[in-house]
Amino acid sequence: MANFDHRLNLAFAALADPTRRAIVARLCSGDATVGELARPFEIGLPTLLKHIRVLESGGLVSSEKSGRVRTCSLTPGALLGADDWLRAHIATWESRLDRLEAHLARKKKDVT
Amino acid sequence: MANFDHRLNLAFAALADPTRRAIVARLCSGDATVGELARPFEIGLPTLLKHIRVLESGGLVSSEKSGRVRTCSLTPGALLGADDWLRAHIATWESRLDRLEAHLARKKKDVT
DNA sequence: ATCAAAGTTTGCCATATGGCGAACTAATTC
DNA sequence: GAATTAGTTCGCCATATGGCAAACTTTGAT
Repeated sequence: MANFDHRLNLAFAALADPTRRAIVARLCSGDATVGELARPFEIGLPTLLKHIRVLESGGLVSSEKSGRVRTCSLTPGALLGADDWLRAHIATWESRLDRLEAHLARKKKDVT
Repeated sequence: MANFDHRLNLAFAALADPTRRAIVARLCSGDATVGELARPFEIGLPTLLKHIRVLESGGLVSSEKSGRVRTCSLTPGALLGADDWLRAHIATWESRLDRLEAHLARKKKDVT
């Protein structure tokens, strides 16, 4: 429970940065090396590496080094977890709206 | 574009804190005052107020003061925006998986 | 008029974040 | 084996975050 919480903390925090979201977006369409990930952005390798570590600690990305090249891939679990949280709460909100609407409709009927 | 990005930054950042997620969860089932929101948590009012400001700047919550009471309500737009981003990228990931699978299936057929 | 209630502002702290350049390591390539 | 490439680590910085206590400001109640 506090565990899920913590995973969500890290996942949402990881997604709160545009560079990291771009990395996730890039990895959605296929694995990439650190260098390939760095190229489109105007940031240094050390900084990008930090981002990757943040993404890894958030469970969004995993990477493995073979030779001198590190290849990163998307781990969809955390994305799904974050999405689950959002959808559950959006659903709660909407069902509450529905009840409210029904309530108003009933009231209107009473008055009319 | 950079605008959407910024909104997403703030929304995801707002969701990266468990106290704030709990506030959002609470507000899903109805409006609440600052005091009501603070009660379940073991944090001071000033801290809670900061959280509310973060949620407001992320577009997740809006609040209005009448008399000496400030009432907070959920603004679902930012939740939906974050959810849209997640779902779009999950979809991209899955369609890529599908293509990969199809590719493998084709290959297997060729070999067999 | 006074007192209590509900926020709010103001400082203050410790920690974390995103960025950099410089130096270092380990694998290829020539 | 020398040079290059691809990461990596190491300080260092400025800013932001989450927390608190204390003082202040309205409003509402008596």
